[in-house]
Amino acid sequence: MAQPKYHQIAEHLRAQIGSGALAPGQRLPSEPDLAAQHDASRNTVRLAIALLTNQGLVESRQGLGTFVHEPAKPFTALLSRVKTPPDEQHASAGLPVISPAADESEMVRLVVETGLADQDIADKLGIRTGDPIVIRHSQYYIGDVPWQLINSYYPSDLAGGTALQQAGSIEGGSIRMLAELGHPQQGFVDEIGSRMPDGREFAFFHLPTGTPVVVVNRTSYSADRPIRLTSYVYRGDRVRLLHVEGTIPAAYREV
Amino acid sequence: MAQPKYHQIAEHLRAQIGSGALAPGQRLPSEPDLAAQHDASRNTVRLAIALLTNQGLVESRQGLGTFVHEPAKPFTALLSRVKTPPDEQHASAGLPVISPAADESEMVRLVVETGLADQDIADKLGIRTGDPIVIRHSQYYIGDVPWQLINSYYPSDLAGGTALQQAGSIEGGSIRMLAELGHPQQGFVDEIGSRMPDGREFAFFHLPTGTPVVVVNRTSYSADRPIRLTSYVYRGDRVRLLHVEGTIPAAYREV
DNA sequence: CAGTGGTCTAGACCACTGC
DNA sequence: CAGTGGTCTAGACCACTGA
Repeated sequence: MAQPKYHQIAEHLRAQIGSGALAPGQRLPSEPDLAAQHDASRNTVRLAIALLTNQGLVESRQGLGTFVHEPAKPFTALLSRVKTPPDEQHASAGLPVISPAADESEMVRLVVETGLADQDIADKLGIRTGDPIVIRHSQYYIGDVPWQLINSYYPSDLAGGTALQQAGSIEGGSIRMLAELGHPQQGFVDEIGSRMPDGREFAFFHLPTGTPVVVVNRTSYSADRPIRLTSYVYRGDRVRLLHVEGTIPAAYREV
Repeated sequence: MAQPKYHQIAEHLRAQIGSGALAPGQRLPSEPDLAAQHDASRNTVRLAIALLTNQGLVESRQGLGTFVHEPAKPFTALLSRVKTPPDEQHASAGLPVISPAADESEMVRLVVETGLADQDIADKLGIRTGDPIVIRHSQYYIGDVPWQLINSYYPSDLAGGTALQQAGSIEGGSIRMLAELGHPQQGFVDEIGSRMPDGREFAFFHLPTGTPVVVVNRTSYSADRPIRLTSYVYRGDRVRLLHVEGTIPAAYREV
């Protein structure tokens, strides 16, 4: 046997999906049917389906069947601020969404707490491990689609005792609030990565197994020190981050 | 039974990994041992391990055992060119690597072919679906670590008959070559996303299951048209993309 | 060689869905 | 209700590793 049987079954199904014989949204043959077709046990068929599931190709729903995954149309978010002046940005809404037709994202939950910086956060905020910080967690939807999780970390000596430590959204955004506190943002550094979701992310995004998340860690600086660390978390298959540099011919802008 | 047994077993192992009772690199108890401990069948234990594997927490090796995944130390690559003037960039080496200690990446394989643009490529290159294009695939290592896959697409009316259509690396980089051909780059747009790897990526990166890839699609423009589309593919757990904007206090640069 | 994970079977019962 | 996937068992044999 050159390839294990469950790989062969997966390959057979993958081919049908690729060729369009099984279109997005369509139901696969049932597990007993596939077992009969390939002269295999049902468990072997399930192994094959697990392969496809973990590649994000299909999705099973109990009582209904296994379906070819419908590719999500991603939203595009901007890393740079060149196209959206800070004043026009929605308060605390995270990276500006430019397409499709930027419906404003809506915050549905906000948790504020205080804690101690772990090493990673301390390094980025330029404080010591164990120093107190203010943490703001929030969740955003676009319409009824879960859009992003935002976790912001502030050094307590900046945010302690201010509105940042109160639950409730910040009028005009936390960057403006920090500016009013005497710490205007002069620049930021984004660190972009990808990983598999943890349990909290899995639940919030209703993730099918086999879908990674994209994380943008943005460290904001005033003229002399870091003032905020914000982590934006997105579904990998629903976000495209855009970064523009130099001059783009007019005909190709806003693609 | 509140939770399925294999979730409970996975949870038990996850807790031990999180608490450090099972340190990175350490071997888990064998499947028969775990089965006995939890009064479960070996298949149920394997389901639990599959959960952890798909989250990138553990990795199994036949004949040896199942091991807690050692977190890879990611390389950091720059999206912007502010820190590295084009002249200092290594030819065709992709996004500049700035840490750890930028060893130059090394190209080991290059395939050049011609093909027809599919809709996505045609849209981005501003040509029509089915128009001829020149495609250059290459693979890069840093030391003996697989680092990136690069796929570049050029409209044939720009690249046809030039050195870009020959196998062999381009002295000074393809952007310089395009400039000499009368199409100097004036700007570019990066579109960054993440997904699960395909078979080719899986093999090249020696990916454990449960590791996504990060894709940067960079469309380069001259003053009046797109001149190149390049897709950079990285292991999600080995890359951090850096994007800098505004002014960063001197003490925090090059972190 | 003994011990590990990899593949596979043939069943069983449960939980959920739509009719 | 019948049909779907979800969970679980108790075995079997194979392929690989290190001693």
